[in-house]
Amino acid sequence: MTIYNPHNLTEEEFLQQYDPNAFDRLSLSIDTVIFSINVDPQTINYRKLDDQKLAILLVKRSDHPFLGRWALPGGFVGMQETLDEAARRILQNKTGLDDLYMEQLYTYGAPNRDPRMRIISCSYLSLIDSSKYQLHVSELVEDSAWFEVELIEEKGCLRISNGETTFLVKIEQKSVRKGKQIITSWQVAAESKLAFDHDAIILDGLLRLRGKIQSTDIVFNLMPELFSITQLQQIYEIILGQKLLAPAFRRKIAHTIVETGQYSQDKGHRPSQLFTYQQR
Amino acid sequence: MTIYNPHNLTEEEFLQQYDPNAFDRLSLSIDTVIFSINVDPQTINYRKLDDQKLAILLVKRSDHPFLGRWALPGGFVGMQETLDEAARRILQNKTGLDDLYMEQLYTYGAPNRDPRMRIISCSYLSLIDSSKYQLHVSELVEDSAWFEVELIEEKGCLRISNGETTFLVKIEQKSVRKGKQIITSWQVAAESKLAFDHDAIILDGLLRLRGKIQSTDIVFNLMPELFSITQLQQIYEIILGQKLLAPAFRRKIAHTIVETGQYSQDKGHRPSQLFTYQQR
DNA sequence: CTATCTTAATAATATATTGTTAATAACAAA
DNA sequence: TTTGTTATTAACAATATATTATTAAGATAG
Repeated sequence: MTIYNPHNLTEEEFLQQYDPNAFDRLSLSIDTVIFSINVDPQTINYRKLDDQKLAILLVKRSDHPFLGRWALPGGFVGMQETLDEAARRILQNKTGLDDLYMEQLYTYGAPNRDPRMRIISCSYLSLIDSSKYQLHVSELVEDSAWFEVELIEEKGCLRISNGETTFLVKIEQKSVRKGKQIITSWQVAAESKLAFDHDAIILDGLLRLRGKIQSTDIVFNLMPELFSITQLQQIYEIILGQKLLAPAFRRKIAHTIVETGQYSQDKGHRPSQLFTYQQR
Repeated sequence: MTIYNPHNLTEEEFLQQYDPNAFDRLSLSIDTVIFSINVDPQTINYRKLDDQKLAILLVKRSDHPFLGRWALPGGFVGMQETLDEAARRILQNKTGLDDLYMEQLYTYGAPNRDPRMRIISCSYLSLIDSSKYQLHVSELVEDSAWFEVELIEEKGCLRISNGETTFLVKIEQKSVRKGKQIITSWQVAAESKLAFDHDAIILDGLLRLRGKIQSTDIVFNLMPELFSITQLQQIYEIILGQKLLAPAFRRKIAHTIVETGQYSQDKGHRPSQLFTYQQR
């Protein structure tokens, strides 16, 4: 009987005798949190801007587990794909769009998050601009739908609704000690009727979006080519969950946009100039 | 011959007949980027503060693949563990510490990142304060060592060195189109002598740290209980890679620290007051 | 013991950024 | 023409920032 000594093997020899079942194996899926802005077709001409809502794309599950429940669009990662490629493939499948804003969000791996077996979910955050929301809400795969999402802090709830179906996800602010700090953040507090842990993923996606619009330009991935400053401000207000003052807001975003000379039409008040995004 | 119809099955029945090999299976590992502050034992009394460096903990691989190369501390995720639990276990193993700051960093899944088989790596960022750096550098497992890390932008290189061994990781600023934006960030440009893709993980960890010290209090997880403002400022300068002006810095961090009335000793100049972190 | 070196800490000033209120502009509809 | 409504800018106050200069408090060399 010999004792295993790695130095008696070349790396090539090692790889030839390697048993892929030496360590536990599991499956890896991608779930995508796709945000857009729900512009009511009735009010598409910006007559009632207050009707703008943050929207998320969900699909109704057509197989076990969680048959018939609403879930995030997702799928398994192919053996020859990178994670980004898999996410892009799923986005292309569900939306028909290939050049979306996309970033890795978080990886979820609780042992029992999937009743079939140990399945890890790597989630992605993606943004679609509201003009394409209009286009693709009709072309969508059967059993896909945009749901409005709203984080209502004072009620401790995340409201997800498409008119027919409404999910009220109970949430709470949890404080966790991390080293020398106490970090407080919103967490899902009770099981909802969504599939898997997708309620938690949606919440994390919304919080990531909230964090990032303050320090980056990602909002413009939600905006159409032309937009008014008020429209843009309302998107910020929806995502941040608070009202902003117009003059301060204008100053802050002034650097990121340019005038087009075009104006909105057919309002009962002074028309607003339309701007477009310009990266510096 | 019957066509599969999920509605003919209850979820329980489905789970009983579920084939866990229906989808590709792979392994999941955790790799931890552990930062600390390297205080030279010779200068522990703050005589030469300029000797402070950002440090990272690496282990020398004792098995194939990449036998003998330096790598991030890591391990496979057990079947009954959450990802956080696995990361905490690995941190406890390597450092003997149980209450470290820790956050999930990013998940790496390129198909050939591991020569054995498809292994996904979920990485974690962790911070150890410099007083424990002193303590544990001696207690460390054999073949573990602290390496200084420095991102030298003007040379396009990430320098990782423990005195004996030095890795110069070539990096470049890459621009990628993400939706309507062009996002520019540092990427590893050429293979280094570190194991796996760990050079890229270290770079991402450093960039995450750089981003987060500007908007959060995580630096204090790198600081000892008592520290002078100049010391703190130098940590910021190391991580951000740029000099800061003292009065502005003092004002900015004033809210996060409190006076202790204690002063540093044995300097050739006015002693500095020692402060401590206080979360608000 | 005094002058000098060194870093700590704050004062003082200019400049820039924000928050807020108020005024004016431009349209539709009454 | 007046009124309602939203857009846009002006004006000012309040804060915050960057920068320079000054003072403080020790060690050390002579």
